[in-house]
Amino acid sequence: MGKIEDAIQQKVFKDPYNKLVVNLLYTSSYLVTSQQALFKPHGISPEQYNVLRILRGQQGVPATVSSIQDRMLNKMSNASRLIEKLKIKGLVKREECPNDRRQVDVLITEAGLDLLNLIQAEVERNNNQIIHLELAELNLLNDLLDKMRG
Amino acid sequence: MGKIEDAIQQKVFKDPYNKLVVNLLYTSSYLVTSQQALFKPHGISPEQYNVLRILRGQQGVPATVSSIQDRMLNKMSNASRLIEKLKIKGLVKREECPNDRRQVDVLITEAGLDLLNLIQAEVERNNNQIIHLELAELNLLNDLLDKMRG
DNA sequence: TTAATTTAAATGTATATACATTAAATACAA
DNA sequence: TTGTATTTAATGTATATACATTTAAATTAA
Repeated sequence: MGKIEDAIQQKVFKDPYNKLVVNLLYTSSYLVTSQQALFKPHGISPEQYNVLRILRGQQGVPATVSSIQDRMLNKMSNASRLIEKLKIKGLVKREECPNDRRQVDVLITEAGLDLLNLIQAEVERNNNQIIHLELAELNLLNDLLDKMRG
Repeated sequence: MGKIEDAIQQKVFKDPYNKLVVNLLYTSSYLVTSQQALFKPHGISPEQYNVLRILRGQQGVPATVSSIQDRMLNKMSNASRLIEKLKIKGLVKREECPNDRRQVDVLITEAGLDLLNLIQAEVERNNNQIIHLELAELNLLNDLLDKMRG
């Protein structure tokens, strides 16, 4: 059993809110650590992977830097520099936005799509290995997280 | 409703595993952002706060750097340097471990305890504000996270 | 129109993190 | 004992993040 009390060797929590905060942060680190190991051979970070997926979801429609920023999982990360890193790797391309020259259109390249396809099977296998839940529990957990944030 | 689909503007997920990963990472960022804002006026980070709580939980018994590392929420963070930062702020003290001179005993100071007490009420109020769940749901969510990690 | 305001992205900079390496002490085997 | 391996913490270093500032373009007001 993976009880949080055992994982971080803390017997007692102030209240269940506090326990939940600790449990969520610990679980997030558990996921990120696993993702980092998975993505590392492919030369990208979890947040870079996330941005590539956002761009793939656009199905050819360009996304501006700020629209990507809004949809990133970590709101504090610097979309501009992250996209620059992806561009250096040839996974995205940047184009001047014709109707507003302040904005920059970002698109995923063929190489970016290829990388996502390559990684996808690994991600699915990994998710199955590290998430020990039935479908009903997965749905319940998703709903509770949504409700939690209000 | 705070559905993850709306929060990151993604209508459809590959499968519920994938949705859960995204939902957990997003929720973690939601919590950390809130914690950072809360702790910032007090000059500490969320992980520094966590280490102070670990040390308070020791009730005067010293903890070694590696035992703190093991119990940190983010396993990758550098306990040695983090403790150095807390020491500079006068919140912890380091002592040579008498029976094993490789190890370093770390203890929370009075100033560290005072800071925790000062912050505690703020943290509890904040948790109540940002976690929109009943007690039964809190317990269920904690149990699902524990089960998820296996 | 000009001038002020707002917006989008990039950049500067200090700190934090990821990860490898080092240095010192201890444990263990030959 | 001596030499090897292991353990603990610190340090080196490259990259990432947090956050403020800057630059350029578009919007709005005078």
